[in-house]
Amino acid sequence: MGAEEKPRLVVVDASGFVYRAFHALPPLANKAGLPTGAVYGFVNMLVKCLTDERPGRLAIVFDAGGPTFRDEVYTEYKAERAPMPSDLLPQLPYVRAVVEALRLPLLEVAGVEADDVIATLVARFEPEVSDVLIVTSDKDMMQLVSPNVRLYDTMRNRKIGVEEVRARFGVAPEQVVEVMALVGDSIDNVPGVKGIGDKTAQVLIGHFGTLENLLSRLGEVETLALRGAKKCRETLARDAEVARLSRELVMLKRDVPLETSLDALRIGAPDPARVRALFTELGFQSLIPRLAPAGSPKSGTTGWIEDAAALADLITLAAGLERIGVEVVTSERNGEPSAVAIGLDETEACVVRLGGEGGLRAADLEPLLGAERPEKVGSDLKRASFALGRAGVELRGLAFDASLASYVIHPSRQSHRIEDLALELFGRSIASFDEGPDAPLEAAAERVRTALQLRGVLGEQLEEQQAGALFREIEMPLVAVLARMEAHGVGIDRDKLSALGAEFDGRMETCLGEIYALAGTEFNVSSPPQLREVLFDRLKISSRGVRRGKTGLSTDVDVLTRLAREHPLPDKILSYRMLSKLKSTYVDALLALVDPRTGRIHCAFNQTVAATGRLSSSDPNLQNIPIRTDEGRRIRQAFVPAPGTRLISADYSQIELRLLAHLTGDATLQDSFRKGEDIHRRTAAEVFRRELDAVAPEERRAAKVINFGIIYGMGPVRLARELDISLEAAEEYIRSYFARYPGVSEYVRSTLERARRTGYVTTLFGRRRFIPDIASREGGVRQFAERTAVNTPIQGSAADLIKVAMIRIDRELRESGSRAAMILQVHDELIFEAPESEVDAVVSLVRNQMTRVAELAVPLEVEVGVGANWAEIH
DNA sequence: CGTCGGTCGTAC
DNA sequence: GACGTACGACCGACGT
Repeated sequence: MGAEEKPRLVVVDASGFVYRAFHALPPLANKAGLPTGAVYGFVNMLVKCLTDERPGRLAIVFDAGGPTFRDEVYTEYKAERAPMPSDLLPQLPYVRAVVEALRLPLLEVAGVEADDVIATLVARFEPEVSDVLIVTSDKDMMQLVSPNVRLYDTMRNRKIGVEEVRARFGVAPEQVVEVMALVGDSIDNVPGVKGIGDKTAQVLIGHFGTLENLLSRLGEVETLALRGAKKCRETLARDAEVARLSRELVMLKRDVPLETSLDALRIGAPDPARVRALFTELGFQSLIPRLAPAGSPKSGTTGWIEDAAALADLITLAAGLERIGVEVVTSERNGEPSAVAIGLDETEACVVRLGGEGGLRAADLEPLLGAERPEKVGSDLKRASFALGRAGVELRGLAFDASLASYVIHPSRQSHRIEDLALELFGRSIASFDEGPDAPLEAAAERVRTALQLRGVLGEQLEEQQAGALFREIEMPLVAVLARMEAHGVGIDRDKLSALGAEFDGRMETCLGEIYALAGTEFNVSSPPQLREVLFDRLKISSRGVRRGKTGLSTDVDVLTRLAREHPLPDKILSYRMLSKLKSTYVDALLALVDPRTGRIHCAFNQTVAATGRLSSSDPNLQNIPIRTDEGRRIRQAFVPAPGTRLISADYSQIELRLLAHLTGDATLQDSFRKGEDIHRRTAAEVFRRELDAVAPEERRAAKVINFGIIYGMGPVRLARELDISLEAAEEYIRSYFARYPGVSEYVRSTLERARRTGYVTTLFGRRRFIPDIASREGGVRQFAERTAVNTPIQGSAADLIKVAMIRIDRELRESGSRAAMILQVHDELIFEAPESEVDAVVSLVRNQMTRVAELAVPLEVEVGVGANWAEIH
């Protein structure tokens, strides 16, 4: 065993590099419009350094930000520095993320500039290493150069040693500070001595060696071969203190307290999952193979279980584990389980075949699946719960759903399917569920293994984002609640709905006849291009002021309503449109989705779709059943409770505006809610400067539009259109609103500022949404992002609140042995089906839980309705 | 014959 | 001149 050769140390001035790269490199952006040029330059530099220089130790040093000792001794320090460019700011978190994903040693010290950290590193470790290379382009660093310490300007591909320093400053490296003390530095706003430049300073320090020596022997200055030597001596005498201050500013500190060791600066192996995820987001695909080569598929083993004895062994084994993976295979959509895959660890899984003559049954797995322990891990546990529920087994102990974790970490991702997560994070393809008749079983085994692997990676990311509590205490517990809601479904009066459909059909027929007569031709009324031709070409209705879409003139409801003043046809079109919408989107779709087994509709509540944290509903979507028009409400009449039960609706009153009051801290808004005022009326009183009881109905209506506009980030153009007022008037309304609600105004400002700085916004319970477009240079894209940034905390916090209420209500209903069930959620509203005898108890239970879900700066209010169909309960 | 973008309309 | 979040029907262009 020979003595280990001393390692080479490379130190990177990350903040300085990024700043420089940003200006030196062409602008670059990823798909989402996030500028990435500086990050790209940084990554390339790292790759080049690692491959060319082969450092044994590495330190990537960042500025921690905030004031430093230099600001204390000289308030003007760096005062002239321009603010960070808006395209650079959002890149900084990504630079840091790159370092973390590559597992490279990162250093930063609060209140200390990166330069001083670097100087300290050099001073401390120089004796222990073969040599030091400092990646920087800052000339201040030249004072650190020695025979063993060089600077590396990667952008010019130039290494700077003692000779190069001498060439630049004309003095030895240790005298660089003396020269700079005289010359100053305009970039950092270090004053120096006026009238002394590079040349003079070099001669002076060349002769005197140090600043102090020079100041103590000023008399000798005039003996030197200097032009204007007399003047020079006088300035030096006068500015001696400034020169000393400058020297102090320029001199790097080599004794910063640093909690590190040479050992801690070893280079770790990249985290392939994070590298993939991050580089994919940044659009650096080509770098992935170099930094995180695809691991060979973890060789998994799959056991097959087909008889009771083998199953008993599996259950004994699995029961002793802390956690197992669970995946359920069904032979048809929403069918009963045909197999269950149980993952034992990241590489081993068993598939239990179910059904068949004398075969195993789902119930045989109950001891394992129905117990809280071991914890269950999977990738779509709601689906698993739902499928097992059909077979009479309740899946308990749901602890980690990989898709849900992915959603909490990055809710705007297009897909959270485990196949896509495996590909992105592990570079590994796994079979989808629906590939071939025999594939599913092996695929199920692969999925549980993958889910168990993802638990490690995604669990870490959740903690980093401080989203662990949101995940464990809200999203995971909600899974079972939603599964129960879906299983319970909602009752439908099919006869009523069919009769409604027939009526709509008849009226559409009549309508169509009138339309063809008025148009003088038959055409497809549902085709916007054909309709456009009839209206504007054939009938020559004036198209002046009609909005244009991508393909031509618009024919939407606003346009047709206006056109109805000039011609009888548009009104008929509107009637036809309404009927056709109701018939196809609601009557037909709802009837088609009534489950023949239950006679009810079981929609899906999707927990990983909406980027704000809301749920969504599909197959069918029960969150957009009409309510605003009489005709539409008739659809709701077909949603009915089972015999002997009633429907109960409980909805939060103005929850988003209340959250706006809470989040903004606006005194007026909060005061209004505390007093229980009509919030729109109050807004009208503020904006139009009226007494509360002097507000006209029209003013209240306008205020209502403004209130919603605030939540959605409405611009003056849209407000003007909505209220049919001039652009100037709309602008004035908005100005007036922000003047009367300064808390709201400040909130919008600070939210945008934070979004720009961090790249994301958060909700009440710490849900995070990344807004990369906030840094886009394209005005339209950026403004969209800004509206999103303002809206998401409000909409998302409302989603957080109702989710918590759902979990508590579900628990209390179950614990109390109630036969009532929560069956629907429509963003701010919950619908229950309760036996007649339980109605009063359920109403008060629900109201209590919803009201007390969180202690906000304003009260939460809940409106409750009870009835015999969904139209009656509002 | 599917896919996909565009337009429209429903909800909160 | 686009006000946030969804789902979905229909049309028509396009590729198989």
